[in-house]
Amino acid sequence: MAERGRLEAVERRTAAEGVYLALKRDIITLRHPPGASLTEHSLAARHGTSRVPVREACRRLQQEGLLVGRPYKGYSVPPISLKEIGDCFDLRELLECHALELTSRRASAAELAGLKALAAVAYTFHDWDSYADFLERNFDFHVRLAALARNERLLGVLRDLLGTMQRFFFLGLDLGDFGAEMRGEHEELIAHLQHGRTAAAIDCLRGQIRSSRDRILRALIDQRFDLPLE
Amino acid sequence: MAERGRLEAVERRTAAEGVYLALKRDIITLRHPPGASLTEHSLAARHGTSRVPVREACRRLQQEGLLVGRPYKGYSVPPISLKEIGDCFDLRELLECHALELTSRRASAAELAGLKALAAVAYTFHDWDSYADFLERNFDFHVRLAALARNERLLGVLRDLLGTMQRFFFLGLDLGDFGAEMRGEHEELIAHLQHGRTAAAIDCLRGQIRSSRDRILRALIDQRFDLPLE
DNA sequence: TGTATACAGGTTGTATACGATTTCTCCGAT
DNA sequence: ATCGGAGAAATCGTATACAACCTGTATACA
Repeated sequence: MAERGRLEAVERRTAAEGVYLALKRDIITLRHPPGASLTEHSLAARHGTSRVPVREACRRLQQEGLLVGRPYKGYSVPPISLKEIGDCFDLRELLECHALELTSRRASAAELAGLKALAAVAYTFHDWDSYADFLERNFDFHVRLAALARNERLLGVLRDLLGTMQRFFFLGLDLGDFGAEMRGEHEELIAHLQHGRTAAAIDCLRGQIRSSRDRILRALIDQRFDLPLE
Repeated sequence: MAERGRLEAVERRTAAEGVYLALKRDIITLRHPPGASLTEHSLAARHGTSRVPVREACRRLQQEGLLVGRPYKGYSVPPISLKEIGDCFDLRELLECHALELTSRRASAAELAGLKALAAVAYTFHDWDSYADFLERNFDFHVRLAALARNERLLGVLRDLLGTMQRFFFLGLDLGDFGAEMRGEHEELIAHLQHGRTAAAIDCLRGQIRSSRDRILRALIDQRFDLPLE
Protein backbone atom coordinates (compact mmCIF):
# COMPACT_ATOMS: atom_id res chain seq x y z
CA MET A 1 0.00 0.00 0.00
CA ALA A 2 2.86 2.33 -0.66
CA GLU A 3 2.63 4.74 -3.59
CA ARG A 4 -0.81 5.65 -4.79
CA GLY A 5 0.52 8.68 -6.56
CA ARG A 6 -1.66 11.63 -7.43
CA LEU A 7 -4.84 9.75 -6.72
CA GLU A 8 -4.47 10.75 -3.11
CA ALA A 9 -4.92 14.43 -3.81
CA VAL A 10 -8.39 14.09 -5.30
CA GLU A 11 -11.13 14.82 -2.81
CA ARG A 12 -14.44 13.05 -3.28
CA ARG A 13 -17.82 13.74 -1.87
CA THR A 14 -18.15 10.37 -0.23
CA ALA A 15 -15.73 7.64 0.73
CA ALA A 16 -17.69 5.13 -1.32
CA GLU A 17 -17.28 7.23 -4.42
CA GLY A 18 -13.57 7.57 -3.76
CA VAL A 19 -13.09 3.84 -3.33
CA TYR A 20 -15.13 3.20 -6.45
CA LEU A 21 -13.05 5.50 -8.61
CA ALA A 22 -9.73 4.34 -7.19
CA LEU A 23 -10.59 0.67 -7.44
CA LYS A 24 -11.94 1.05 -10.94
CA ARG A 25 -8.76 2.75 -11.96
CA ASP A 26 -6.67 0.04 -10.36
CA ILE A 27 -8.55 -2.61 -12.31
CA ILE A 28 -8.57 -0.77 -15.61
CA THR A 29 -4.88 0.01 -15.46
CA LEU A 30 -4.17 -3.62 -14.64
CA ARG A 31 -2.67 -2.85 -11.25
CA HIS A 32 -5.13 -5.49 -10.19
CA PRO A 33 -4.53 -7.86 -13.10
CA PRO A 34 -7.14 -10.26 -14.47
CA GLY A 35 -7.53 -13.14 -12.06
CA ALA A 36 -6.36 -11.22 -8.99
CA SER A 37 -8.09 -12.02 -5.72
CA LEU A 38 -9.49 -9.29 -3.49
CA THR A 39 -11.37 -9.18 -0.21
CA GLU A 40 -13.46 -6.44 1.30
CA HIS A 41 -11.16 -6.39 4.30
CA SER A 42 -7.97 -5.93 2.29
CA LEU A 43 -9.57 -3.26 0.14
CA ALA A 44 -10.79 -1.43 3.22
CA ALA A 45 -7.27 -1.40 4.62
CA ARG A 46 -5.85 -0.34 1.26
CA HIS A 47 -8.18 2.64 0.94
CA GLY A 48 -8.27 3.60 4.58
CA THR A 49 -11.99 3.12 5.20
CA SER A 50 -14.29 0.54 6.67
CA ARG A 51 -15.87 -2.28 4.72
CA VAL A 52 -19.12 -0.40 4.08
CA PRO A 53 -17.93 1.97 1.37
CA VAL A 54 -15.86 -0.85 -0.09
CA ARG A 55 -18.93 -3.03 -0.41
CA GLU A 56 -20.75 -0.31 -2.25
CA ALA A 57 -17.89 0.19 -4.67
CA CYS A 58 -17.58 -3.54 -5.28
CA ARG A 59 -21.26 -3.85 -6.04
CA ARG A 60 -21.11 -1.10 -8.61
CA LEU A 61 -18.08 -2.60 -10.28
CA GLN A 62 -19.72 -6.00 -10.24
CA GLN A 63 -22.68 -4.63 -12.14
CA GLU A 64 -20.33 -3.07 -14.66
CA GLY A 65 -18.54 -6.35 -15.15
CA LEU A 66 -15.19 -5.19 -13.83
CA LEU A 67 -15.36 -7.43 -10.75
CA VAL A 68 -16.92 -10.71 -9.84
CA GLY A 69 -17.71 -11.77 -6.30
CA ARG A 70 -18.94 -15.01 -4.87
CA PRO A 71 -20.57 -15.02 -1.44
CA TYR A 72 -18.25 -15.92 1.41
CA LYS A 73 -15.40 -16.50 -1.03
CA GLY A 74 -14.18 -13.06 -1.94
CA TYR A 75 -13.88 -11.09 -5.13
CA SER A 76 -11.72 -11.56 -8.17
CA VAL A 77 -10.89 -9.49 -11.22
CA PRO A 78 -12.51 -11.24 -14.17
CA PRO A 79 -10.24 -12.71 -16.83
CA ILE A 80 -10.20 -11.17 -20.28
CA SER A 81 -11.31 -13.56 -22.98
CA LEU A 82 -11.05 -13.13 -26.73
CA LYS A 83 -14.76 -13.75 -27.02
CA GLU A 84 -15.54 -10.99 -24.53
CA ILE A 85 -13.39 -8.56 -26.46
CA GLY A 86 -15.22 -9.46 -29.63
CA ASP A 87 -18.61 -9.15 -27.99
CA CYS A 88 -17.82 -5.75 -26.52
CA PHE A 89 -16.52 -4.36 -29.78
CA ASP A 90 -19.57 -5.67 -31.58
CA LEU A 91 -21.85 -3.93 -29.14
CA ARG A 92 -19.78 -0.80 -29.18
CA GLU A 93 -19.95 -0.57 -32.95
CA LEU A 94 -23.71 -0.94 -32.83
CA LEU A 95 -24.26 1.66 -30.14
CA GLU A 96 -21.72 4.22 -31.23
CA CYS A 97 -22.64 4.19 -34.90
CA HIS A 98 -26.27 4.63 -34.04
CA ALA A 99 -25.41 7.44 -31.68
CA LEU A 100 -23.36 9.06 -34.39
CA GLU A 101 -26.28 9.03 -36.78
CA LEU A 102 -28.44 10.75 -34.17
CA THR A 103 -25.66 13.19 -33.43
CA SER A 104 -25.33 14.17 -37.04
CA ARG A 105 -29.04 14.94 -37.10
CA ARG A 106 -29.27 16.75 -33.80
CA ALA A 107 -25.97 18.40 -32.95
CA SER A 108 -25.44 22.07 -33.61
CA ALA A 109 -22.44 23.51 -35.41
CA ALA A 110 -21.27 25.06 -32.17
CA GLU A 111 -21.37 21.74 -30.38
CA LEU A 112 -19.35 20.07 -33.11
CA ALA A 113 -16.82 22.87 -32.99
CA GLY A 114 -16.53 22.44 -29.24
CA LEU A 115 -15.90 18.76 -29.70
CA LYS A 116 -13.15 19.45 -32.16
CA ALA A 117 -11.10 20.95 -29.35
CA LEU A 118 -11.00 17.56 -27.66
CA ALA A 119 -10.10 15.64 -30.76
CA ALA A 120 -6.34 15.76 -30.41
CA VAL A 121 -5.05 12.74 -28.54
CA ALA A 122 -1.74 10.95 -28.55
CA TYR A 123 0.50 8.83 -26.38
CA THR A 124 4.09 7.86 -25.98
CA PHE A 125 5.05 4.24 -26.44
CA HIS A 126 6.00 2.45 -23.22
CA ASP A 127 5.03 5.45 -21.07
CA TRP A 128 2.36 4.21 -18.67
CA ASP A 129 1.21 7.62 -17.51
CA SER A 130 0.83 8.74 -21.07
CA TYR A 131 -1.36 5.70 -21.70
CA ALA A 132 -3.71 6.69 -18.92
CA ASP A 133 -3.87 10.24 -20.16
CA PHE A 134 -4.45 9.18 -23.74
CA LEU A 135 -7.18 6.71 -22.85
CA GLU A 136 -8.94 9.23 -20.65
CA ARG A 137 -9.01 11.84 -23.38
CA ASN A 138 -10.08 9.30 -25.95
CA PHE A 139 -12.85 8.12 -23.64
CA ASP A 140 -13.95 11.69 -23.12
CA PHE A 141 -14.10 12.39 -26.81
CA HIS A 142 -16.27 9.40 -27.60
CA VAL A 143 -18.59 9.99 -24.66
CA ARG A 144 -19.13 13.64 -25.53
CA LEU A 145 -19.71 12.73 -29.14
CA ALA A 146 -22.41 10.29 -28.09
CA ALA A 147 -23.88 12.81 -25.67
CA LEU A 148 -24.80 15.01 -28.62
CA ALA A 149 -27.17 12.27 -29.75
CA ARG A 150 -29.43 13.36 -26.88
CA ASN A 151 -30.49 9.91 -25.78
CA GLU A 152 -29.63 9.65 -22.10
CA ARG A 153 -30.23 5.94 -21.88
CA LEU A 154 -28.04 5.19 -24.86
CA LEU A 155 -25.35 7.45 -23.46
CA GLY A 156 -25.36 5.70 -20.11
CA VAL A 157 -25.01 2.27 -21.62
CA LEU A 158 -22.23 3.35 -23.93
CA ARG A 159 -20.36 5.11 -21.13
CA ASP A 160 -20.37 1.98 -19.01
CA LEU A 161 -19.31 -0.16 -21.93
CA LEU A 162 -16.42 2.10 -22.89
CA GLY A 163 -15.34 2.22 -19.26
CA THR A 164 -15.13 -1.55 -19.12
CA MET A 165 -13.29 -1.71 -22.42
CA GLN A 166 -10.57 0.61 -21.16
CA ARG A 167 -9.03 -2.49 -19.64
CA PHE A 168 -8.61 -4.07 -23.06
CA PHE A 169 -6.92 -0.99 -24.39
CA PHE A 170 -4.40 -0.96 -21.56
CA LEU A 171 -3.61 -4.57 -22.28
CA GLY A 172 -3.09 -3.87 -25.97
CA LEU A 173 -1.35 -0.51 -25.91
CA ASP A 174 1.94 -1.74 -24.61
CA LEU A 175 2.18 -4.44 -27.24
CA GLY A 176 2.57 -2.19 -30.22
CA ASP A 177 3.01 1.44 -31.18
CA PHE A 178 -0.10 2.49 -33.02
CA GLY A 179 0.22 6.18 -32.37
CA ALA A 180 0.92 7.10 -35.98
CA GLU A 181 -1.82 4.86 -37.26
CA MET A 182 -4.41 6.62 -35.13
CA ARG A 183 -3.30 10.18 -35.63
CA GLY A 184 -6.03 12.39 -36.98
CA GLU A 185 -8.81 9.84 -36.61
CA HIS A 186 -10.98 12.09 -34.50
CA GLU A 187 -10.37 15.14 -36.65
CA GLU A 188 -11.40 13.25 -39.77
CA LEU A 189 -14.62 12.18 -38.09
CA ILE A 190 -15.53 15.69 -37.01
CA ALA A 191 -14.77 17.05 -40.45
CA HIS A 192 -17.26 14.66 -42.01
CA LEU A 193 -19.88 15.71 -39.51
CA GLN A 194 -19.29 19.39 -40.02
CA HIS A 195 -19.83 19.02 -43.74
CA GLY A 196 -23.01 17.02 -43.32
CA ARG A 197 -21.53 13.78 -44.67
CA THR A 198 -23.37 11.51 -42.29
CA ALA A 199 -22.80 8.25 -44.11
CA ALA A 200 -19.12 8.98 -44.53
CA ALA A 201 -18.80 9.81 -40.86
CA ILE A 202 -20.44 6.55 -39.85
CA ASP A 203 -18.26 4.53 -42.20
CA CYS A 204 -15.25 6.35 -40.81
CA LEU A 205 -16.19 5.57 -37.22
CA ARG A 206 -17.01 1.97 -38.00
CA GLY A 207 -13.66 1.54 -39.66
CA GLN A 208 -11.86 3.07 -36.71
CA ILE A 209 -13.62 0.83 -34.22
CA ARG A 210 -12.86 -2.28 -36.24
CA SER A 211 -9.25 -1.26 -36.68
CA SER A 212 -8.97 -0.75 -32.96
CA ARG A 213 -10.41 -4.19 -32.32
CA ASP A 214 -8.14 -5.84 -34.84
CA ARG A 215 -5.06 -4.09 -33.45
CA ILE A 216 -5.81 -5.34 -29.98
CA LEU A 217 -6.66 -8.87 -31.01
CA ARG A 218 -3.65 -9.15 -33.28
CA ALA A 219 -1.31 -7.79 -30.65
CA LEU A 220 -2.64 -10.16 -28.02
CA ILE A 221 -2.44 -13.18 -30.29
CA ASP A 222 0.99 -12.31 -31.64
CA GLN A 223 2.42 -11.86 -28.21
CA ARG A 224 1.05 -15.26 -27.24
CA PHE A 225 -0.91 -13.94 -24.34
CA ASP A 226 -2.61 -17.09 -23.19
CA LEU A 227 -6.10 -15.69 -22.92
CA PRO A 228 -9.06 -17.98 -22.60
CA LEU A 229 -11.02 -18.13 -25.83
CA GLU A 230 -14.31 -18.48 -24.03
CA MET B 1 -47.67 -2.39 5.01
CA ALA B 2 -50.59 -4.80 5.01
CA GLU B 3 -50.94 -7.22 2.11
CA ARG B 4 -47.86 -8.09 0.19
CA GLY B 5 -49.60 -11.07 -1.35
CA ARG B 6 -47.70 -14.03 -2.70
CA LEU B 7 -44.41 -12.18 -2.63
CA GLU B 8 -44.04 -13.24 0.95
CA ALA B 9 -43.79 -16.91 0.10
CA VAL B 10 -40.69 -16.53 -2.04
CA GLU B 11 -37.49 -17.28 -0.18
CA ARG B 12 -34.36 -15.51 -1.29
CA ARG B 13 -30.76 -16.22 -0.59
CA THR B 14 -30.09 -12.86 1.00
CA ALA B 15 -32.22 -10.11 2.46
CA ALA B 16 -30.71 -7.61 0.06
CA GLU B 17 -31.80 -9.69 -2.91
CA GLY B 18 -35.28 -9.98 -1.49
CA VAL B 19 -35.61 -6.26 -0.96
CA TYR B 20 -34.25 -5.61 -4.42
CA LEU B 21 -36.79 -7.88 -6.11
CA ALA B 22 -39.72 -6.68 -4.02
CA LEU B 23 -38.89 -3.02 -4.42
CA LYS B 24 -38.29 -3.39 -8.13
CA ARG B 25 -41.65 -5.05 -8.47
CA ASP B 26 -43.30 -2.32 -6.43
CA ILE B 27 -41.84 0.34 -8.71
CA ILE B 28 -42.56 -1.48 -11.96
CA THR B 29 -46.14 -2.22 -11.02
CA LEU B 30 -46.60 1.41 -10.04
CA ARG B 31 -47.34 0.62 -6.42
CA HIS B 32 -44.68 3.24 -5.89
CA PRO B 33 -45.86 5.64 -8.59
CA PRO B 34 -43.57 8.02 -10.47
CA GLY B 35 -42.62 10.88 -8.20
CA ALA B 36 -43.13 8.95 -4.97
CA SER B 37 -40.73 9.73 -2.14
CA LEU B 38 -38.96 6.95 -0.28
CA THR B 39 -36.47 6.77 2.56
CA GLU B 40 -34.19 3.97 3.57
CA HIS B 41 -35.81 3.94 6.98
CA SER B 42 -39.35 3.52 5.69
CA LEU B 43 -38.27 0.85 3.23
CA ALA B 44 -36.44 -1.01 5.98
CA ALA B 45 -39.58 -1.03 8.07
CA ARG B 46 -41.69 -2.04 5.10
CA HIS B 47 -39.53 -5.03 4.27
CA GLY B 48 -38.67 -6.01 7.79
CA THR B 49 -34.90 -5.56 7.62
CA SER B 50 -32.34 -2.98 8.58
CA ARG B 51 -31.17 -0.18 6.34
CA VAL B 52 -28.15 -2.09 5.06
CA PRO B 53 -29.90 -4.47 2.65
CA VAL B 54 -32.19 -1.61 1.66
CA ARG B 55 -29.23 0.53 0.72
CA GLU B 56 -27.85 -2.20 -1.48
CA ALA B 57 -31.17 -2.66 -3.25
CA CYS B 58 -31.53 1.08 -3.77
CA ARG B 59 -28.09 1.32 -5.29
CA ARG B 60 -28.83 -1.41 -7.77
CA LEU B 61 -32.11 0.17 -8.76
CA GLN B 62 -30.44 3.53 -9.05
CA GLN B 63 -27.96 2.16 -11.53
CA GLU B 64 -30.83 0.65 -13.51
CA GLY B 65 -32.61 3.96 -13.60
CA LEU B 66 -35.63 2.85 -11.58
CA LEU B 67 -34.77 5.04 -8.62
CA VAL B 68 -32.99 8.30 -8.04
CA GLY B 69 -31.40 9.29 -4.76
CA ARG B 70 -29.72 12.44 -3.60
CA PRO B 71 -27.32 12.33 -0.67
CA TYR B 72 -28.90 13.28 2.65
CA LYS B 73 -32.20 13.99 0.94
CA GLY B 74 -33.78 10.64 0.24
CA TYR B 75 -34.94 8.74 -2.78
CA SER B 76 -37.72 9.23 -5.28
CA VAL B 77 -39.21 7.19 -8.07
CA PRO B 78 -38.25 8.94 -11.29
CA PRO B 79 -41.01 10.46 -13.38
CA ILE B 80 -41.86 8.96 -16.75
CA SER B 81 -41.39 11.38 -19.60
CA LEU B 82 -42.47 11.00 -23.18
CA LYS B 83 -38.91 11.61 -24.26
CA GLU B 84 -37.62 8.83 -22.05
CA ILE B 85 -40.15 6.41 -23.47
CA GLY B 86 -39.05 7.35 -26.96
CA ASP B 87 -35.38 7.03 -26.08
CA CYS B 88 -35.85 3.61 -24.52
CA PHE B 89 -37.81 2.26 -27.44
CA ASP B 90 -35.22 3.59 -29.84
CA LEU B 91 -32.47 1.83 -27.96
CA ARG B 92 -34.51 -1.30 -27.59
CA GLU B 93 -35.15 -1.49 -31.30
CA LEU B 94 -31.45 -1.10 -31.98
CA LEU B 95 -30.34 -3.75 -29.51
CA GLU B 96 -33.05 -6.29 -30.05
CA CYS B 97 -32.95 -6.22 -33.84
CA HIS B 98 -29.22 -6.65 -33.78
CA ALA B 99 -29.55 -9.51 -31.33
CA LEU B 100 -32.15 -11.09 -33.56
CA GLU B 101 -29.80 -11.04 -36.51
CA LEU B 102 -27.15 -12.78 -34.44
CA THR B 103 -29.71 -15.24 -33.15
CA SER B 104 -30.81 -16.17 -36.63
CA ARG B 105 -27.19 -16.94 -37.49
CA ARG B 106 -26.26 -18.79 -34.32
CA ALA B 107 -29.31 -20.45 -32.80
CA SER B 108 -29.98 -24.14 -33.39
CA ALA B 109 -33.31 -25.53 -34.52
CA ALA B 110 -33.77 -27.13 -31.12
CA GLU B 111 -33.27 -23.82 -29.36
CA LEU B 112 -35.83 -22.12 -31.57
CA ALA B 113 -38.29 -24.92 -30.94
CA GLY B 114 -37.75 -24.54 -27.21
CA LEU B 115 -38.46 -20.86 -27.48
CA LYS B 116 -41.68 -21.52 -29.32
CA ALA B 117 -43.08 -23.04 -26.15
CA LEU B 118 -42.78 -19.67 -24.43
CA ALA B 119 -44.33 -17.71 -27.25
CA ALA B 120 -47.94 -17.85 -26.09
CA VAL B 121 -48.78 -14.85 -23.94
CA ALA B 122 -52.03 -13.07 -23.23
CA TYR B 123 -53.75 -10.98 -20.60
CA THR B 124 -57.18 -10.02 -19.42
CA PHE B 125 -58.24 -6.40 -19.65
CA HIS B 126 -58.49 -4.66 -16.28
CA ASP B 127 -57.06 -7.66 -14.41
CA TRP B 128 -53.94 -6.43 -12.65
CA ASP B 129 -52.55 -9.83 -11.78
CA SER B 130 -52.94 -10.94 -15.36
CA TYR B 131 -50.93 -7.88 -16.40
CA ALA B 132 -48.05 -8.89 -14.20
CA ASP B 133 -48.14 -12.43 -15.49
CA PHE B 134 -48.34 -11.33 -19.10
CA LEU B 135 -45.50 -8.89 -18.80
CA GLU B 136 -43.30 -11.41 -17.04
CA ARG B 137 -43.83 -14.01 -19.77
CA ASN B 138 -43.32 -11.44 -22.47
CA PHE B 139 -40.10 -10.28 -20.78
CA ASP B 140 -38.93 -13.86 -20.55
CA PHE B 141 -39.56 -14.52 -24.21
CA HIS B 142 -37.62 -11.52 -25.40
CA VAL B 143 -34.72 -12.14 -23.03
CA ARG B 144 -34.39 -15.76 -24.05
CA LEU B 145 -34.59 -14.83 -27.68
CA ALA B 146 -31.73 -12.40 -27.19
CA ALA B 147 -29.78 -14.96 -25.19
CA LEU B 148 -29.51 -17.11 -28.29
CA ALA B 149 -27.43 -14.35 -29.85
CA ARG B 150 -24.62 -15.49 -27.55
CA ASN B 151 -23.33 -12.05 -26.67
CA GLU B 152 -23.39 -11.82 -22.89
CA ARG B 153 -22.74 -8.12 -22.76
CA LEU B 154 -25.51 -7.34 -25.19
CA LEU B 155 -27.86 -9.61 -23.28
CA GLY B 156 -27.13 -7.91 -19.97
CA VAL B 157 -27.77 -4.45 -21.34
CA LEU B 158 -30.99 -5.51 -23.02
CA ARG B 159 -32.22 -7.31 -19.91
CA ASP B 160 -31.75 -4.19 -17.79
CA LEU B 161 -33.42 -2.03 -20.41
CA LEU B 162 -36.45 -4.28 -20.75
CA GLY B 163 -36.73 -4.44 -16.98
CA THR B 164 -36.89 -0.68 -16.77
CA MET B 165 -39.39 -0.48 -19.59
CA GLN B 166 -41.79 -2.80 -17.81
CA ARG B 167 -42.96 0.28 -15.96
CA PHE B 168 -44.09 1.91 -19.20
CA PHE B 169 -46.04 -1.17 -20.15
CA PHE B 170 -47.91 -1.21 -16.87
CA LEU B 171 -48.78 2.40 -17.36
CA GLY B 172 -50.13 1.74 -20.83
CA LEU B 173 -51.80 -1.64 -20.46
CA ASP B 174 -54.75 -0.43 -18.46
CA LEU B 175 -55.53 2.31 -20.93
CA GLY B 176 -56.59 0.08 -23.79
CA ASP B 177 -57.22 -3.53 -24.67
CA PHE B 178 -54.56 -4.55 -27.14
CA GLY B 179 -54.74 -8.26 -26.49
CA ALA B 180 -56.21 -9.14 -29.87
CA GLU B 181 -53.79 -6.89 -31.69
CA MET B 182 -50.81 -8.65 -30.16
CA ARG B 183 -52.02 -12.21 -30.45
CA GLY B 184 -49.66 -14.42 -32.39
CA GLU B 185 -46.85 -11.86 -32.61
CA HIS B 186 -44.28 -14.15 -31.04
CA GLU B 187 -45.33 -17.15 -33.05
CA GLU B 188 -44.99 -15.24 -36.28
CA LEU B 189 -41.48 -14.17 -35.33
CA ILE B 190 -40.37 -17.69 -34.50
CA ALA B 191 -41.86 -19.03 -37.72
CA HIS B 192 -39.75 -16.61 -39.76
CA LEU B 193 -36.65 -17.67 -37.89
CA GLN B 194 -37.35 -21.36 -38.30
CA HIS B 195 -37.62 -20.94 -42.04
CA GLY B 196 -34.43 -18.94 -42.30
CA ARG B 197 -36.16 -15.70 -43.27
CA THR B 198 -33.84 -13.44 -41.31
CA ALA B 199 -34.78 -10.16 -42.93
CA ALA B 200 -38.48 -10.89 -42.55
CA ALA B 201 -37.99 -11.78 -38.90
CA ILE B 202 -36.18 -8.53 -38.24
CA ASP B 203 -38.81 -6.48 -40.03
CA CYS B 204 -41.44 -8.31 -38.06
CA LEU B 205 -39.76 -7.57 -34.75
CA ARG B 206 -39.12 -3.98 -35.64
CA GLY B 207 -42.76 -3.53 -36.53
CA GLN B 208 -43.88 -5.08 -33.29
CA ILE B 209 -41.62 -2.86 -31.21
CA ARG B 210 -42.79 0.27 -32.97
CA SER B 211 -46.41 -0.76 -32.63
CA SER B 212 -45.88 -1.30 -28.95
CA ARG B 213 -44.34 2.12 -28.60
CA ASP B 214 -47.10 3.80 -30.56
CA ARG B 215 -49.80 2.05 -28.55
CA ILE B 216 -48.32 3.24 -25.31
CA LEU B 217 -47.70 6.79 -26.46
CA ARG B 218 -51.13 7.10 -28.03
CA ALA B 219 -52.84 5.70 -24.96
CA LEU B 220 -50.96 8.06 -22.66
CA ILE B 221 -51.66 11.10 -24.78
CA ASP B 222 -55.31 10.25 -25.37
CA GLN B 223 -55.93 9.76 -21.69
CA ARG B 224 -54.36 13.13 -21.04
CA PHE B 225 -51.82 11.78 -18.65
CA ASP B 226 -49.89 14.90 -17.87
CA LEU B 227 -46.44 13.50 -18.40
CA PRO B 228 -43.48 15.81 -18.69
CA LEU B 229 -42.27 15.98 -22.26
CA GLU B 230 -38.69 16.32 -21.24
C1' DT C 1 -40.38 44.67 9.20
C1' DG C 2 -36.40 42.36 7.21
C1' DT C 3 -32.43 39.67 7.74
C1' DA C 4 -29.19 36.74 9.71
C1' DT C 5 -28.24 33.10 12.80
C1' DA C 6 -28.87 29.39 15.85
C1' DC C 7 -31.24 25.24 16.42
C1' DA C 8 -34.00 21.14 15.64
C1' DG C 9 -35.56 17.43 12.72
C1' DG C 10 -34.82 14.25 9.23
C1' DT C 11 -31.89 11.62 6.00
C1' DT C 12 -27.99 9.52 4.27
C1' DG C 13 -22.82 8.17 5.18
C1' DT C 14 -19.67 5.43 7.90
C1' DA C 15 -17.78 2.58 11.57
C1' DT C 16 -18.11 -1.23 14.48
C1' DA C 17 -19.91 -5.52 16.29
C1' DC C 18 -21.99 -9.66 15.58
C1' DG C 19 -24.12 -13.57 12.84
C1' DA C 20 -24.16 -16.90 8.93
C1' DT C 21 -21.82 -19.56 5.66
C1' DT C 22 -18.05 -21.65 3.49
C1' DT C 23 -13.56 -23.71 3.42
C1' DC C 24 -9.58 -25.68 5.32
C1' DT C 25 -7.03 -28.08 8.82
C1' DC C 26 -6.14 -31.36 11.97
C1' DC C 27 -6.92 -35.24 14.62
C1' DG C 28 -8.74 -39.67 15.46
C1' DA C 29 -10.96 -43.98 14.11
C1' DT C 30 -11.00 -47.68 10.97
C1' DA D 1 -2.72 -44.96 4.95
C1' DT D 2 -7.31 -43.22 4.25
C1' DC D 3 -11.53 -41.43 5.39
C1' DG D 4 -14.67 -38.66 8.26
C1' DG D 5 -15.93 -35.20 11.41
C1' DA D 6 -15.13 -31.44 14.73
C1' DG D 7 -13.42 -27.10 15.06
C1' DA D 8 -10.94 -23.01 13.62
C1' DA D 9 -10.23 -19.44 10.27
C1' DA D 10 -11.71 -16.54 6.68
C1' DT D 11 -15.21 -14.08 4.40
C1' DC D 12 -19.40 -12.08 3.38
C1' DG D 13 -24.24 -10.66 5.40
C1' DT D 14 -26.77 -7.89 8.65
C1' DA D 15 -27.90 -4.96 12.60
C1' DT D 16 -27.01 -1.07 15.34
C1' DA D 17 -24.92 3.28 16.80
C1' DC D 18 -23.15 7.39 15.67
C1' DA D 19 -21.37 11.16 12.53
C1' DA D 20 -22.01 14.33 8.64
C1' DC D 21 -25.03 16.89 6.03
C1' DC D 22 -29.12 19.34 4.34
C1' DT D 23 -33.43 21.90 5.20
C1' DG D 24 -36.81 24.41 7.33
C1' DT D 25 -38.16 27.13 11.43
C1' DA D 26 -38.02 30.10 15.06
C1' DT D 27 -35.75 33.70 17.29
C1' DA D 28 -32.75 37.62 18.12
C1' DC D 29 -31.19 41.79 16.33
C1' DA D 30 -31.02 45.82 13.43
